Amino acid sequence: MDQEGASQSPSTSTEPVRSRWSPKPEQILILESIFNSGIVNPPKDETVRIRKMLEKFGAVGDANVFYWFQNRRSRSRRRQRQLQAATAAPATSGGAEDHQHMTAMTMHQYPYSNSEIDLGFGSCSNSSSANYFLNGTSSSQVSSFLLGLSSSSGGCESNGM
Amino acid sequence: MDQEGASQSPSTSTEPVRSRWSPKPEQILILESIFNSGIVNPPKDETVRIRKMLEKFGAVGDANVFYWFQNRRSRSRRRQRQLQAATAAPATSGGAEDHQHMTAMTMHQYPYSNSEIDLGFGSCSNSSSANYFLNGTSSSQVSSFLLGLSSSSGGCESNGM
DNA sequence: CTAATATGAATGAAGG
DNA sequence: CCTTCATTCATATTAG
Repeated sequence: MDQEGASQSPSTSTEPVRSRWSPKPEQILILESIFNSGIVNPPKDETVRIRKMLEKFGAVGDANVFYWFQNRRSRSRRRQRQLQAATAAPATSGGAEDHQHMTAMTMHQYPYSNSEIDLGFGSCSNSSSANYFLNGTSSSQVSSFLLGLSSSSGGCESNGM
Repeated sequence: MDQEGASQSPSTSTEPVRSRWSPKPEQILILESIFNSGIVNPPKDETVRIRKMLEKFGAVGDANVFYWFQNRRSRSRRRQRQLQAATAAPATSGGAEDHQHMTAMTMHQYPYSNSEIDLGFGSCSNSSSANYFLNGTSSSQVSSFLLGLSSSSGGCESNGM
């Protein structure tokens, strides 16, 4: 059965190691057609519809569809710019990192001296984010800090539903 | 000035000139810890403090911290929603499944945790299924769809690939 | 088997 | 807060 685009090793488990989605020719054609039809940024409505359509040809998720369109857009634009690259000063254009426009922000939340620290959300992933491996350089300092604030951390809601 | 975040060799002048700030493992750990501790929306006061702490491990600005928390919040909320939706939905089985709320616009983002110890590629599989350009499998369906939307095709993109 | 390329996916930054 | 762009990473595929 054509479960995913990537046929790895359909042996033991039914989980083909969901690596990254591999759009099939048919799916690509559809996506390209839509893109070329003028739909470069399909709204949710359209995205779902497209996903449904693509699903018939192969497993695909809304995220995949959105990612596809997003990447497509970026690539197209970048390609155009790269091609058009000319008469432009290669100067670094200055890297002003001081765009802190944090005027007042909405930092009027959760009172520290109150019991409103009840987070509804909170990822249960601590060592996620990246595949970095502490080098032990200054990890000691981090550890110290962590040991100091280790307390609530009850953000992990294993919502069993 | 440029406040590059990724500073591999502070002495060497061969800085890869990172456009955007790349939080280091230690910084990420601290940020995540704070977030998980209940501080999901630190006020300016706290933001500055955090920045100070992070600065010791690498160049970082208040804006970076603010952005980080902002993105983190959105990501968490999205993940929670996606998780809830996925719990009930057996899913379309396949690649990524991200059902964002997408009110009426578009969706984005897709959190994923990859903690796999991969030794790199190493697949000795030489015979690949290969993807022929439409084998005529279900192209009929695709054609139907294409016939439905074929029109002006305002695609102003010369894709040569 | 290693290198380069293509593309999907993740994250930071900015706009609304 | 939500949406979107831009940059970067990771992996799959193809070439050498």
